[in-house]
Amino acid sequence: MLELAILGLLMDHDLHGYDIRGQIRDRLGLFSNTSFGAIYPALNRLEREGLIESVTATVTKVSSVATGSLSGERAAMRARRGAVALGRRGRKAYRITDLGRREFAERLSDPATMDDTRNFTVRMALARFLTPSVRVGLLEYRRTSLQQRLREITSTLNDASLDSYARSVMEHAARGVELDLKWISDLLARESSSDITTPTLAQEAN
Amino acid sequence: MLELAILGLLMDHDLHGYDIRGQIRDRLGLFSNTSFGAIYPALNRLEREGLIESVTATVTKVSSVATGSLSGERAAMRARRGAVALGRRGRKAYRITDLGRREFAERLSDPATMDDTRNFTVRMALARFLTPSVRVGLLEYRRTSLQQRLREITSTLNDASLDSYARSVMEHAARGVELDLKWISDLLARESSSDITTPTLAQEAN
DNA sequence: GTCATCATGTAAGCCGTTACATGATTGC
DNA sequence: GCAATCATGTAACGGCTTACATGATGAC
Repeated sequence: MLELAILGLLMDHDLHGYDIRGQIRDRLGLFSNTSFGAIYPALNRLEREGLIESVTATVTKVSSVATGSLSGERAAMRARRGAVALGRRGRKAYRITDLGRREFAERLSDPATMDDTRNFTVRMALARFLTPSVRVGLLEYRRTSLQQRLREITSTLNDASLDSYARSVMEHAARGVELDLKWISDLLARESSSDITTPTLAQEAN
Repeated sequence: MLELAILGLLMDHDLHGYDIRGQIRDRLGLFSNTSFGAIYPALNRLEREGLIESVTATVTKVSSVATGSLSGERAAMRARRGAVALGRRGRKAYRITDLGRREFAERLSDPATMDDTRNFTVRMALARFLTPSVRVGLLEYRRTSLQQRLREITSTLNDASLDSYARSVMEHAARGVELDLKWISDLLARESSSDITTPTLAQEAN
């Protein structure tokens, strides 16, 4: 999952490890920060497999340039210092390779471990890289498993004797699953409404 | 977390490992079944630590007795066979010890790792074993961390440039957190409304 | 008499975290 | 110049899953 997330983020920009952590949280919808102890080994693995490569020069961090209130001389010094630092121990940016792009496409479409909420969330955040039909397939698969889960929760609420706290937990779980299901419905509705923008047969019918 | 869940379930009844799996899902609100490869080692650990003990005789499974349509003779045979089987390899029920009860109370109140949704859910499902003040403390702590998370998501939605899928994921994440917060509010409201049943000062104020 | 389900257990491996160690850059 | 933040990495450990192995019980 981490590797998939990293590859997905690198599809857009080159990034270094430190930034990846933030983006996993901010763009992929995960609750807690992934630890560096997971990220750096993952990057090294991916590089060894040839799915990503390190590029030492290119990363110009947008946010730090935009300050604006420093002289041209100082900015130039900073740039020089930065370039030197990269050679020693500084930032190491990674870029996805062609092989990596292919591998990413495969892993993203792979329906394995889709029952897991985290996995599904990450895949949806990267769903623009999927073909419409695969996207719909993943959504429908998820919907089915959520519907089953909802049935299980409902029957537990009817059958089991639960104290007020345990009952509240299960009721809240049910509402959570219902919210998820509504989301899936919306996403599926959007998928089929965007089909209409390429109506080859609809016009012939008139 | 697993050990806490097991201890919590054993607070009510003796159970054997196979049943524990089902109850973790049905009574503690967790999405997926915990694997036996985790449960049995956990039971052995807890037994070694003296927090639970195995009782070979007592488990009469309610559901299988309730069938009703078998003669007394047959029921007796089944009971005899059952008792023998327990000695060989059969069911091994566990009972929580006094030490276990004390340990359970401590672990349940321990605020460590409360940011984790699973941990919080399990604790709330077992909240009736907490004192009101500890319960309120846990709820307020959780509320604070959810509020912060919501702020982070909101600012990401305002600042970051996200494609429609990534945006949808973040919006759904926000709705999920809002649902959680509403739940916490409800639970906290219930806590303070049950305070009113012991109003010592309110009457003096009149 | 055989198949599904109940029931217990072990071993290997995966995927992460926590703790530790180091160093560069920026703001004040 | 000093603290906060940015940035990279390793080692140990934790907690779970998967796969495997075994056997009992109940239903038909």
